[in-house]
Amino acid sequence: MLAYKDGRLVKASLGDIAEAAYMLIQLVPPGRVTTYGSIARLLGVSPRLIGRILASNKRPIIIPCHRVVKSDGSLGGYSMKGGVGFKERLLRLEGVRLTRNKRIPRENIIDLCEELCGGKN
DNA sequence: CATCGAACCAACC
DNA sequence: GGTTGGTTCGATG
Repeated sequence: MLAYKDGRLVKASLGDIAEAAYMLIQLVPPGRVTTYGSIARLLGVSPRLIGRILASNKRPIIIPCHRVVKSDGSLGGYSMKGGVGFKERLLRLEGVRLTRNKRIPRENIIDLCEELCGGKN
């Protein structure tokens, strides 16, 4: 269980953070992607940690980790067999348009905060 | 808009 | 205690 104090994450296990991150990733709609930093901010951890978690993700395929990219729109990385190439393919199948420099337009990138609070609520 | 470099946080060796 | 990693931000071409 995640323990927060004054909006600050004080105590948590890697697995717990991972599950929270997975949940957030799962609620990202197709055709849209989110960033490591967005998840990191919501969970109160460092973006690097999110990358580390997704890299060691316990539940591949079940978790659309391919919908998570870097804040500048680049794909970042992918731990699965296909690597970033596979990731790029999946994104394109979902309708995400990449620039010639393998970058995703800002319009396709959403913050999880927007998804959680912006749409409705 | 694309590319380079320096900073950050945590895990790993 | 030092290095690396699925990052980020700011500055320059």
